[in-house]
Amino acid sequence: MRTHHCNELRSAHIGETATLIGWVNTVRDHHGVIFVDLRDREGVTQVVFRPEENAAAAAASHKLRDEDVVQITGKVAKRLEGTANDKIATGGIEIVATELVIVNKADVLPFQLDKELSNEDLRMKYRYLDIRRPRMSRNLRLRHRVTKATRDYLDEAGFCEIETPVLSKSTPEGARDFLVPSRLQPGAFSALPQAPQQYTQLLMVGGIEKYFQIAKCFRDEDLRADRQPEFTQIDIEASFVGQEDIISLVEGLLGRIFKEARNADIPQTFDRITWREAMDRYGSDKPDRRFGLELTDLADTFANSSFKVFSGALQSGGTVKAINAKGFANITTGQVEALTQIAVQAGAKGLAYIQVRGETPDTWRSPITKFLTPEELEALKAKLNIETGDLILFGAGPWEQVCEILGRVRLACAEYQKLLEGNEELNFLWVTEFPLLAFDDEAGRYVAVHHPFTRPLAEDEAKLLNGELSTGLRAQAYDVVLNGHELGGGSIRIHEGPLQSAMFRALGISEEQAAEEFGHILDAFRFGAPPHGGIALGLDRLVMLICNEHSIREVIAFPKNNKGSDLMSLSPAEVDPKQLRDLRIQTAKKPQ
RNA sequence: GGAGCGGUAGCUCAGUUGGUUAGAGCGCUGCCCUGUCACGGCAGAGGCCGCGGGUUCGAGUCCCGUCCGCUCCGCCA
Repeated sequence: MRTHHCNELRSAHIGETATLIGWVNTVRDHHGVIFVDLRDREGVTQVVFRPEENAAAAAASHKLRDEDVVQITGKVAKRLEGTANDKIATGGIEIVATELVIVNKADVLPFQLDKELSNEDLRMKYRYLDIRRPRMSRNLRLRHRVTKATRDYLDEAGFCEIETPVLSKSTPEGARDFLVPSRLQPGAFSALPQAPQQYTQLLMVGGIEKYFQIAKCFRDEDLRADRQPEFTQIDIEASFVGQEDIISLVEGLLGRIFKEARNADIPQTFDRITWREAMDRYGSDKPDRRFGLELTDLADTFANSSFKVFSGALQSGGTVKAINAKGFANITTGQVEALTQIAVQAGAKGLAYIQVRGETPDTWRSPITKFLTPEELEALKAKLNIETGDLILFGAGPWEQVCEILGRVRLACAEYQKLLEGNEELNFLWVTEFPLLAFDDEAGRYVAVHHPFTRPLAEDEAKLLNGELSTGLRAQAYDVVLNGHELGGGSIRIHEGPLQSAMFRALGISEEQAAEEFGHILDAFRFGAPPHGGIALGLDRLVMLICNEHSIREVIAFPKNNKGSDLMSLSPAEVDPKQLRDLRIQTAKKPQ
């Protein structure tokens, strides 16, 4: 078989006999002399066929087509003077073929591997060919570097990789489950795990102390560029730790990953801000801090304004905020409309703005300046550092909503202004002190912001126990953010029965229901559960960012399309009626 | 569930205010070529313009519907 791969032979090998095997990358047939670029996963080596070396092989080489698998034996030779190719690492040499074995002919491919391909259907249908392309091959091998670095780092830190069940119990909280019907117990169902988290807590009760898993997780929700129904998490849980321990562990882990996968040195510690500050300044719980455009609070300026949109919002307990998009006064009408639409989608009634055309307010273009007093305009100018050419965008209303609206407007402005073009920065950030509870208007009750096992901040613990509920309660929950993407999130967990019961009560889960759904957890907490906490990092997103890709599909070997289908194997699909009979499932006809 | 963008040759795309026989590059097939590396040259094949309906003398182009893909919102503890 092969003696070398296709990115191995150099001038030092000249004179040796070598056997290579791989795919025909290109054929350049000059009739008398034929060049074949032979490719394997490592690279490309030029092979030259000459009739005088082996007439039969040279004759056969005329028939070679792209992507045939061939084995070639020949002498490594220095290329003729002036014909070296410095674009490839093997460009100084070539193989003068004395033997050609056509291992497997290839049909004409449905697309060219060396050209960009925009037809996603076709890529997915022939994913095995797509993977042959350098981009996908590089991404998948880089993904391996990341999981390898993860395992090495966590192993060295004393963590133990343990598999948790894929067939597990469906839980009502959280995302929609993928259900698996039980044959042995007709009418009963398992679910595929949305996260291993409940089992990992039980591993802590089991005394494992340091656990991790590179775990497949499943959520039956709509897809996005960064969301697939099955995805992978780096799941970590540890006992006798606090938030600081998890944070420094993850900082070290990401340092190792970026070093080994991308040879990048990232900060040893990341900046931290609280959730409240993140919302207040950036209008997002995963702020992209590679650019400014921060939100400025204008409560002082408009508390008593005669402009009711602003003063009314403040008087009813809300807020008024603005961002100054420096130098964006030349925004197009279409962009104003688009920004307004973004704001409205986020719950705004409209989007007030000022296009700053000159020094003095009379030169400003705006639908609202006519309602503002000269003093208010002066105060604005000072507070927002307004200069000619700026664009000011306002939000007024309930605090969290205003933050979210301007947060989205902020991102859109950055995109329009191309603030991130060519930016190679890796901006890591911890967001801490997430709220413990959010109020779900539809359900008419509180829901867990993270999950129902999240521990409140020590100073808010008594309130939870006493049932003094509010969205102001904070959790020992933290997210790690990279360039505006949530890389992962975790929390210190509740490990005592009474506190856990209080949490269930807060969420409107009855004692009976808690016993039924989570009885095993409450049981476990009775037998000496250690304090513990953990985090889960989204592996697909992490690798996507390391690969500079814009969709996690580019770093998953066989992903699903927008409708959740595998276009290669055509799954999901109808099944044999016998299988359904075994499962006591009566109908599975697609609604038409 | 909603919004936006797209669907023309195997692939990537162009196609003007509706107007003869729908184009280009790459790929493919055949022939020529002994130093190319995006080889070159000559010739050729290849189209339900996503699908259905409508307007019109005439539709790739306009209108309605529908399917598919992508992106976003909702949703994703």
